[in-house]
Amino acid sequence: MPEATEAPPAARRRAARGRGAELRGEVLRAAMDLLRETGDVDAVSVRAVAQRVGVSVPSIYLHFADKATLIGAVCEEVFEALHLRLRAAAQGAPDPFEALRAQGNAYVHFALENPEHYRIVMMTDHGTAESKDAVIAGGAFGYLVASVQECQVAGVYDGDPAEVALGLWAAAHGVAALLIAKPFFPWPDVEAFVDRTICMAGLGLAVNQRLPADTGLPLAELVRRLDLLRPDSGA
Amino acid sequence: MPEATEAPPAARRRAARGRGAELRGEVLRAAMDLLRETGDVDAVSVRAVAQRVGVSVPSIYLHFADKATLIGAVCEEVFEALHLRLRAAAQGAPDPFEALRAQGNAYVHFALENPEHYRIVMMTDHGTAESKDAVIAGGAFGYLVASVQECQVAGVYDGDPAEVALGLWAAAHGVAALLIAKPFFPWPDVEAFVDRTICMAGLGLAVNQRLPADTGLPLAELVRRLDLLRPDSGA
DNA sequence: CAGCTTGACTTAGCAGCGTTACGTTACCGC
DNA sequence: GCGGTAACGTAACGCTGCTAAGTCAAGCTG
Repeated sequence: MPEATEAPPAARRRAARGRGAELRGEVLRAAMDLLRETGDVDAVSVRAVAQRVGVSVPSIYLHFADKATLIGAVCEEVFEALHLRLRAAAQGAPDPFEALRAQGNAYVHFALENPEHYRIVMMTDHGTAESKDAVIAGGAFGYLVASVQECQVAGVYDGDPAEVALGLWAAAHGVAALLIAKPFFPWPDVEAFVDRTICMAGLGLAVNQRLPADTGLPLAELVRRLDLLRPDSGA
Repeated sequence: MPEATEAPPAARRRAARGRGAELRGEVLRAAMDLLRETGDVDAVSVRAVAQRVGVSVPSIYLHFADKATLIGAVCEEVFEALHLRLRAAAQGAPDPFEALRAQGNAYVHFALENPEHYRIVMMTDHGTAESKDAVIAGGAFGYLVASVQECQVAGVYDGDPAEVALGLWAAAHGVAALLIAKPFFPWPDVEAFVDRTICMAGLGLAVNQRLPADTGLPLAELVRRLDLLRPDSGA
């Protein structure tokens, strides 16, 4: 079976003199649709994209240096929505800590809704520290650090906000990556599992800063202190 | 440049009548070395493996159904060491909680020492729930659950040990996967970052079970409770 | 020892991939 | 109308995973 959906040659007329860049948009759109439909980067071949647009293969290379650049552009497009999702999630939260929690959940759910895009951007090492990494670092991660700082003024955290943000990021990425890469694993209820892991990270980082730093406590003393948190101990 | 290291045809003599399976071992070894040297699955082509062994390409398929099976066998071989690493790490710990911490660190460091193998096994979705997933589920993860149970009798955790184990796994995988996929990110000191994240998860799960479950506390009350953990509050 | 079976392996090739050198077409200003 | 050039197509290279069909020799059998 050569093609899943046999696209007709899609009678395309040559673009006008200055409008050569219009093809770029069509190619980008076709690649986006193809990635969405197949959910597999390998299925988005340059030939498949070209056929869907109704153009010859080399024409793709007039607007994208190589396939990686094309896929990168597709993912950048999708990941721009992440920043908005995080901001919206934080908006409706009653306090900075709950805002952080909501952001973590939003992050993971975004990943689960765009699994292949998330895998391409976050679960592969595309050569040097470039475009897609910069999007993460400059956009979503920067916003995450800012949210941590708001928690600091509320007294939840102290120290370097970036370090706290990295811990939260690791936890959120861990759940997302596992759920995406191992869909056949007998996961518990996803929504609950995700939220529990996010809370684990948020609370764990706060606790970590309130206990003697590097060397561990004796086990009995640790458990005694933790039991101070129990509802009955607090009331 | 066709080859990085031009392997000579490696004068190989046809195996004797019943010894056909010897080639399997040689192919496996060659694929292992090649993956180690290049650190890239795509560089381990069937042709490259065949040339290194000194055999024709189709001979590979006499012992491995396809390339994925070959790579899978290579990774299984490597991942068998993980179970030993975890057991050894837990051995030297003073108490079950520190054992869990040591195991988490060992897990991540194993991943960082075998980045491409870890990526293949843990960061890709190889079709159905099969071989490599089974190794994880039956081996290392089962052992992790057992370690959590030892922490339960010590009073650190309660509830379903598998759920606690999943949280720890997610955190460990998160650090490992991020460090592997984004090596150019400005990470802090890796050793410290890893241990901090492991502790975050271990403590966070314990705290999560000691606070009112699903709905969050008011922020002020949460911070008040957490501050009970401070060294001065305990002494 | 001859002959045949059968396991071990090779030769040749398919279909598809990303990528590129080069040729062609058609628009637009002059 | 005409030429320059932007926009695109043709053809091909080298690579990939994979396979049908053929060759070769070891070892059992008569």
